[in-house]
Amino acid sequence: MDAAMAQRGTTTRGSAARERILDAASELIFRHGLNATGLAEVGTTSQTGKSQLYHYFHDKQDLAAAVIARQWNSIRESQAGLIEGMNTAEDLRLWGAAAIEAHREADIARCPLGSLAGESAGRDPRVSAALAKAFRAWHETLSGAVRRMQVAGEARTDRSAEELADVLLSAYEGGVILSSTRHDVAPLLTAVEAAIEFVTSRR
Amino acid sequence: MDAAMAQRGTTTRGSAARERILDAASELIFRHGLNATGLAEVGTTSQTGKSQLYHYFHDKQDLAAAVIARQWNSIRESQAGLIEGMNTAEDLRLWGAAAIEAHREADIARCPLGSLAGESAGRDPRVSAALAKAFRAWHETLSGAVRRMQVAGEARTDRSAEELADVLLSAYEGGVILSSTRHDVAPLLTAVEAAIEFVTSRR
DNA sequence: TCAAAATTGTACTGAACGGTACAATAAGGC
DNA sequence: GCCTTATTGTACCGTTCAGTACAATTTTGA
Repeated sequence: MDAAMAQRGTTTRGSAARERILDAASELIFRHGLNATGLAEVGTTSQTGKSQLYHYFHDKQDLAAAVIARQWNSIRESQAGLIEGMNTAEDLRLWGAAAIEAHREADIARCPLGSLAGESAGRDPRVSAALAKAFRAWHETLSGAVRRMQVAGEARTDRSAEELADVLLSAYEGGVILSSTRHDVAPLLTAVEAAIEFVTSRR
Repeated sequence: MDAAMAQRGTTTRGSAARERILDAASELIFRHGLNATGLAEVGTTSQTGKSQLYHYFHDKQDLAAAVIARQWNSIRESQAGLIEGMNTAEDLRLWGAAAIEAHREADIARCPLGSLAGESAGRDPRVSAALAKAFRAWHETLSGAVRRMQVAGEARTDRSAEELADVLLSAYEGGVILSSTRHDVAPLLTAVEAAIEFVTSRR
């Protein structure tokens, strides 16, 4: 029994099923959106059924909230190496390049968090809360990196690190939207590069 | 009979009904999103019924496409005065301030086009096509303004007017997303101000 | 081994929604 | 007035989907 996931009244087989559900739901929701993803589909894809689904999640909102948390974990892990040691402008450029490359590879213009934000913004309180939390965490992580750059003299200091992180995140999310409507990564590239240049320009 | 809307086989009463449907659908879709807006609801809100709806629109996608065109017209009209004569950095700042003020007043962080882009990106081809068209038009309008600013020496010229328009639009759309998750206009303000500063900085 | 608890399969319910059928009514043109 | 066309009301259909009921089965722990 894995002690880490040993929760009151849940076995390894159980949490394995839970994981499969979460995997399938994350992938399906990312690809087709929240509304377009049916729970039956999640069941078949994850080789489970609705009874498992409702055994481990209270309802669809609960599942969605868990998916959001998982997506943020994905983002964090994939960017951890790039963000943790971020100190220079070059590091930030590497981060931007990696983010864009991920989209180019997947050939899909969608942010696993941003698209959900557009889909269920305001409506659906539990989903909104989960999204707010994920974005807050993302923003804090980026702010920390920008602050280190500021200390190192690699980022402008006429704006707070929090504001500069907003600039970066906005450019990324907005760039994704433009790229999705235009079916072309170019606007995402342009927006992120511009934001990075803005953040790293001396003032 | 209004000659402007006199189309083959449709009377003034008919186009009035069509307008009411479009009004109601635009408002409902803007507030609640596309799939959360039922056609029955559109019918009751517009004081019509499904028979009218299907008389003037082929199906829900068709209605959505018409709504998108209408929203773009709204945006164009509300920004026309600010964009048409745009020549200086100050003009661009006024544009940004107006865009943000609209959100502050409405107390709602959503772009009538951007939220739809997030909701039905990729899926639903007719909606995507309508969105692509609207965003293209918006982008062209902004590009034109930026180009005039470049000629007047009020915008940087190390990037094309098209790229700078992408920077502005991305900042706006991304800022709206951040603002909606954070329930605060601040990130939108920060993002748009930064984009404007980027565009108008001399190089 | 054996009872309790956790896990899974299957079948179902009720509601919402997009879309259709069809008849009734209003308006316009001659 | 009358015929044609446009417009509107009402009732309905088929499907999809979130959520439930409940029994069967596996696993756990003593």
